[in-house]
Amino acid sequence: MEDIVAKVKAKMPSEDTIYDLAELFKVFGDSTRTKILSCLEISELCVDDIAACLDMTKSSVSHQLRILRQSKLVKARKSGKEVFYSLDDDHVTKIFECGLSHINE
Amino acid sequence: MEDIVAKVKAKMPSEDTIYDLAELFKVFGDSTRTKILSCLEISELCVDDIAACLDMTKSSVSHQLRILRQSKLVKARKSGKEVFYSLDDDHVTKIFECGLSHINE
DNA sequence: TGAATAATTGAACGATTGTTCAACTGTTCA
DNA sequence: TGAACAGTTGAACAATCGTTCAATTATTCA
Repeated sequence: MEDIVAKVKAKMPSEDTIYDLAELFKVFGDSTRTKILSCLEISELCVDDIAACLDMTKSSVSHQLRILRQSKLVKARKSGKEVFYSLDDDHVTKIFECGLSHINE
Repeated sequence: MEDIVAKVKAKMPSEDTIYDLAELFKVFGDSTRTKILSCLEISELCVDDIAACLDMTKSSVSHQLRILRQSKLVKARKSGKEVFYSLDDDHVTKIFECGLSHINE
């Protein structure tokens, strides 16, 4: 008899890798954050403009920007009173495309 | 003055597209489901074996398999008393790779 | 048929999550 | 300096989520 379970367990990625992967996708798994990333794919924007694009409060957007910053998906650039955000990762666009090709089927 | 907000709003993907995208990534955003997908990348497996690979209860795994089925990420094949699951989408591997290339940086 | 096995299901629970609200920090400029 | 503006933060709340448990369905085989 072949022990398929032992074989699969040996081949699986490490617990840590899977955890990190899930944490990353969790960030993409909220439509507010996905909208923010979509905006920033088009242009660098300040917090007020992001909130206007999303029809949401500045506070709510700011909370989500913190999460995106922590995940190193966006970066901030301060200019006077304003903070401009932009994408910090080339993979964002690629990950979006991968997701879209599953949806459009 | 250029109305950057209007410009970005016009270029953004539709509300529906963004919602669907976030819903898909939400499925990947749980490590139990990510583990299940990792197992199935290696081999087709029945529910008991998946549970053994994950050191989790059959019930918990079954609940998550339902979500993966609904998202069309896995498919089920019944054989006697057992139900064998396998990946239902070529994009799973690609999406994993995209995620990993962000993490390994 | 009936015991054993594989899987699914629904309710319940605690834990996590996203938004709101109000307070706060920091910068500009009159 | 001090009013106005941009952004951040923390607490609180409802809503959502994943696991557990017990019950149920469906299949096999003695």
